[in-house]
Amino acid sequence: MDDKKTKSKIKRARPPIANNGKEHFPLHRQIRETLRQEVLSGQRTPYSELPPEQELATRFQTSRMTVRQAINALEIEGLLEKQQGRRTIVCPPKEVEPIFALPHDNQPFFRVDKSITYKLLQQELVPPTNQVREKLQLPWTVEKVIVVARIRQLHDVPISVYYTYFPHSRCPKILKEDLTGRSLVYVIRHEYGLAPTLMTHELEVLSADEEISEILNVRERTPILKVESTEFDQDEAPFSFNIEMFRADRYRFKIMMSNPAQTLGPKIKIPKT
Amino acid sequence: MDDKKTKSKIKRARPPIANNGKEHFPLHRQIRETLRQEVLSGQRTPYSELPPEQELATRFQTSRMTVRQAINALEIEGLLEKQQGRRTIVCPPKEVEPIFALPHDNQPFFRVDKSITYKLLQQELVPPTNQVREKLQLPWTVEKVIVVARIRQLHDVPISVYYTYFPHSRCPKILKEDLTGRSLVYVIRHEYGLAPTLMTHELEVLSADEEISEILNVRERTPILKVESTEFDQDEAPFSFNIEMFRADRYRFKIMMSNPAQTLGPKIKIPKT
DNA sequence: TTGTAAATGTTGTCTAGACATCTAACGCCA
DNA sequence: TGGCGTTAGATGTCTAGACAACATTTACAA
Repeated sequence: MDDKKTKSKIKRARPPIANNGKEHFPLHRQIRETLRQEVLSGQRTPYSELPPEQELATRFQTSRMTVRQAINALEIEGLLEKQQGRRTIVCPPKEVEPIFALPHDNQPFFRVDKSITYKLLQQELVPPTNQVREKLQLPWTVEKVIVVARIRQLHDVPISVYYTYFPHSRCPKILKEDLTGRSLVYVIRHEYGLAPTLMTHELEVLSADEEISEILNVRERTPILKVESTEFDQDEAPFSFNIEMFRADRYRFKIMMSNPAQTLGPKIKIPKT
Repeated sequence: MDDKKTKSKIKRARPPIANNGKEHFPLHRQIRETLRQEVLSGQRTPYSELPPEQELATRFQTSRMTVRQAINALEIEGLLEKQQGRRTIVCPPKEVEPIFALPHDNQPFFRVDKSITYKLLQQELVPPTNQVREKLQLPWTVEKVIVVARIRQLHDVPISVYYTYFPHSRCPKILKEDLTGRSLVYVIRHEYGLAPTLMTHELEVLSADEEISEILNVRERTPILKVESTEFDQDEAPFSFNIEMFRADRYRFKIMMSNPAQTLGPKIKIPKT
C-alpha cells in the first residue's frame, strides 16, 4: 500500500489548548485501531512490511514511543510480528485446519501425514513429581516413572511440546522403543494393548515463559494452550498422564464426541463440518 | 514485605563506562524477574499492593518508564493487576476448580449451585450469519433463527458470554421461555427432548477486544477461550450451534469422556481426580 | 571471486520530565 | 451525622532524544 505522505486525521488526545468535549481516545489507541483496520481490511497483506516506526511517528505527528505502544499491543494480539533489526511484518491468519482433535471414538488423534514430525527431548526413568505421583495414583514405594518428552512439528515448525508419564511396570519396554516418526498413542494402543476406558482432559490458557518460548521457538508471552490428560483402564486405574503445551497463536483445536447412551443403535457416520 | 530502602543489586544493562562482558539482560527484564520472584516466592501475597512506580524506579535506580515496562509485562501475564488511580496489586492464583466441564456422559455440565447466575442479553429471531447458516445446515429458504445470548456469572462476576442459535422450527417456544437461573442445556434436554447423539467442539484462544472486554468486564487483551460447539441428532442433523467465550485468565476447563467401545460392560464410576 | 569490514537502516532500551485522569482521603459546612 | 468540594497520591499518556543491538547491504581488500 501507499506508505508515504498520507497525513492522518488522527484526533490528538490532548490538544494544545483546551478540550472538554471528551470523546477522544488516547493517541496510541487511535493509531492501534488505524493500523488494525489497515490489516483487517486487506490493505496490508500477510508478510508485508510496515513502514519504520519513525516514519509512522512522522505520519501520525507523534513520537516514536507512542507508535511503539500501538504496535506492541498489536503484536501481543498476534496481528503483527516484530524482530529487532528488521521491519515489522503482518502476521498470516491462523491455520483454520484444526491440528489436534479428539474424534468421535475418543481416541486422541493427530494429523497423520508426513508433514508431522517429532523431535525427542527425553526418554528415561525419573523420580516423579508430586503432580505425576498424584495423577498416576502411585504408591509411595514407587521411586521412578518413565517420561517421554517430544516436540511435535508441522513442516518442521514446532507446534507443541509434550511430556508423557507411565508407571514403569506397565510398559517397561517403552524406554527402548524407537519413537521416531510414530505417534506415542499408536505404540501404546497397538503394542501394549492399553486402550483407555475413561479419559480426562484439563485445559488451561497461559502465556509462554522463557523456557517454553525457547522450546517452541516463539516469543515470550505467546498464548499457550496447556492440556493435561489422564487415561484410565477398566479398573479405573490410571496408566498414563500427559502434559502437552500447544502454541495457541496459530492453531485451533477440535473435539468430536458421540453420546454412549445413543450409540447402541445403528452406527453413526461423522458429518463433515 | 519491607518496601523501603532495599537498594537492589540489579545489574545495569548499559553501564556508564564500558562493558563487553555481555551477560546482562535489559534492565526492565531484570526488574520483571525480580518482581516475579517476589510474588512467586510468597513475599508478596495476593491482593497486596506494590509500591508506587516512582518508588520502585528510585529503588532500582532507573526511570519510571522502565519500571512500567516490567510491570506491564507482568500484568499481561496475569500476575499483577493495575487500575488507574490505585496502586497495582498482586493477582490471586487461578481458580483450580474447573468451572466448565464435559463429564463422562458427554452432557455439557456447568457448576450447578446458586453461585452461578445468568444475565440475559438477547432472546429473539434474527437473520442468521453465514457461519450460523453453515453450521446449522440451513436451507436457503430459512430467513430467521432464534438466538439466545447470556452472560454466565459466578458470584455475580462474569466468567463467560455465550450465543446459542436454534432453527426456529425445532423449538419455537424458546422465544417465550423464562430462562432466568436455568441452564439452557437443561431446558432443551428436558422440555424438548433433544439430546445430541454427536457433538463437536472447536477451541480457539484469542485476546479480548473492546467489545468482549466490556461485556465480561475485563481489560482488553485478557486471554479468552472461545468454544464453538454444534449438536447433532440421530439423523445427523444439527439442532443447535453455540459460541461461548470464557475468560481464560482465571479458570480451568475439564473434559471427561468414556470410550463407547468399552462402556458396554459394567457401569463405570468416575474416579475423583 | 570471495571473504571481511564498514556503513546503513531498523527495532530495542532508557531517560527525565510534563501533564492528564482517576481514586481515595480529608476537611469543611450544613 | 451526612454531603460535597478539595487535595494528595497513584497510574496513564506523551515527548524528544540518545545510544545499543541486530540484520542487511555496500565497499573494499586479499
